[in-house]
Amino acid sequence: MDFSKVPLQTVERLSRYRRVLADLQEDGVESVFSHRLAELMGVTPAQVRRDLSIFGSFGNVARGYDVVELHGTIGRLLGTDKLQTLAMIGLGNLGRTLLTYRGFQERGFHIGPVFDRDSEKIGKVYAGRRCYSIDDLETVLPDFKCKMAILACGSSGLDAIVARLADLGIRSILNFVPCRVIPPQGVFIENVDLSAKLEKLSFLSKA
Amino acid sequence: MDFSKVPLQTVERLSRYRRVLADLQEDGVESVFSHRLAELMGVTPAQVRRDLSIFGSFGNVARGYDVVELHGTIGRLLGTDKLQTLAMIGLGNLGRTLLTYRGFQERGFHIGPVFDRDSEKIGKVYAGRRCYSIDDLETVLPDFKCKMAILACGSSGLDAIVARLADLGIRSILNFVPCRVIPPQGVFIENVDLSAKLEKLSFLSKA
DNA sequence: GTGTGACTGTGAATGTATTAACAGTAGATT
DNA sequence: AATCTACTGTTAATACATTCACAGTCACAC
Repeated sequence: MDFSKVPLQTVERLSRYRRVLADLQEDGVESVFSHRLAELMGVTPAQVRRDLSIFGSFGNVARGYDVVELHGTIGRLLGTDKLQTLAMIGLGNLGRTLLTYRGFQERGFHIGPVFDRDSEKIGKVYAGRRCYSIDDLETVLPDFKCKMAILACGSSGLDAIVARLADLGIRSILNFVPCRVIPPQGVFIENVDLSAKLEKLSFLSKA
Repeated sequence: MDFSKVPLQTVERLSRYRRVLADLQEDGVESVFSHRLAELMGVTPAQVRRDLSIFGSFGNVARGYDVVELHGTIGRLLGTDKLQTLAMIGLGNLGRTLLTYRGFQERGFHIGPVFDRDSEKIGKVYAGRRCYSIDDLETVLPDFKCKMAILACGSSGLDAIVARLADLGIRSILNFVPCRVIPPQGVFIENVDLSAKLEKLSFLSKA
C-alpha cells in the first residue's frame, strides 16, 4: 500500500466512514451497500466505491461491504485500532478543555504529558496529568513514546518548540495556534483556525 | 462580484491574507509584492496573484499591493469589517471555553446569546452572557440580530435545532458536534471535527 | 527619449478530485 | 440452466485548483 498516492480528501473521509460504520455496527447491521453508505456520509455512491477501492477490494456484489470487517480495516489504516498517546504544549483555556474532551478518548487518543512555561502551572496536576516545564521536554517526553502532539500555546518561539518536538520523534502535530508554522522535514502539521472558519462562513453567507 | 465562482480554497485563504496583512501593517510596511506575500503565506506567488485578481485589480507593477488598502478590501469582502454577533447552542466544556476565546473578539466576532437545555445552567451568567433555555430560542434570538451560530451541544435533536435556527434567519453555522447535519436550504455549515483531524494525522504519519 | 528590469494580471497547461458510465459478476427467479 | 437484477471496481469524462509562462506596464537609469 503506497500511502503517498492516497488523495488527501479521501484520508479526511476515512474517519467519517469509520464513525458511520461504528453506528451501523451498533445498530446490528451486518453489511451495507455503497448507496446507503453514501447517503449516511453525504457523498455520492461513486465516491464511496472509489475511496474504498484505493485500499483494496472489500465489497461483495451481493451483500455490499461487511460492516464489522470494514470498520476494522479502516481503523487499522488510520492507526486508531490501538491507543495513541499525545503530548500537549500549552495549558491555557483551550488546553485544559482539550484535556477533558471526551471525543479524543472515544477515538483512541489519550493526552499524556502536558507542558507549559508558566511556573504557576508547572508541577500542578490538571485532569490527572502533571504539568511539566517546557524546559524539560527532552527529559520527560521520551518516556511517553508519543508520535503526535497538540499545540495550544502562545505563538512566541513556536518554531523552536516544533523543531524540538521533531527531534524527539514527533511525527505529526495538531496546531491550534493561529500562525503559520513551517513543518520540519517529515512532520505533518494540521492547523485548526476557528476564526478563519468563521470568516469563511461570513463570506459565504453574503453570497 | 459573483461570489458563487470564487474557489472555496481561495475563500479559506482570504482570512490568512488578512492576518498576514495586519501583521505587515503593524510593522509599518506600506506595500508588498506577491513574492513576499506568498512567502509569508506559504503558497506560490502565482497563487497570491490569482487569488487577489478574482476580486479585482489591486496591485501596482512598481509598488505591489498597498497593505492598508488590501487589508481593508479583504475585510469588506469577508464581512469582518464590522462586529458580528453569534448565537451559541450548548454550554458544556467546549462552549464555555469558546466564550472566553480571545481569537473571536480579535477578529470581530462576539458571542451574544447562549442557549442550553440544562435547567441547572439556564438563568445563570457565564463570562458575561446569560444562559437562556433552548425552548426560548424563538423569543430571545431575534433581539440579537445574529446571522451566524455555533453548535457546541449534544447530538440529540440537532437537526431540529438547526431547522429552528434557519427559520430565525441564521445563515451559517460553525458545528463542533461530530455528526452529519444536513444544511437547510440557504444555510452553510462548517464542521470542526478534532478527532477526525487527529485520525488524519495518524494516517499520514504512518506513510 | 530609449532601454532595462521587475512586477502584475491572465490565458494556457498541468495536476488533483469527483462524477458518470459500464464491464463483469453473483445471487435470485423462473 | 438460462435470464434477470443490482451490485462492485474501474476506466473514461468532467470539474475544480494550481502553476507556468508571458504580454503589457511602470519606474528608473542612462
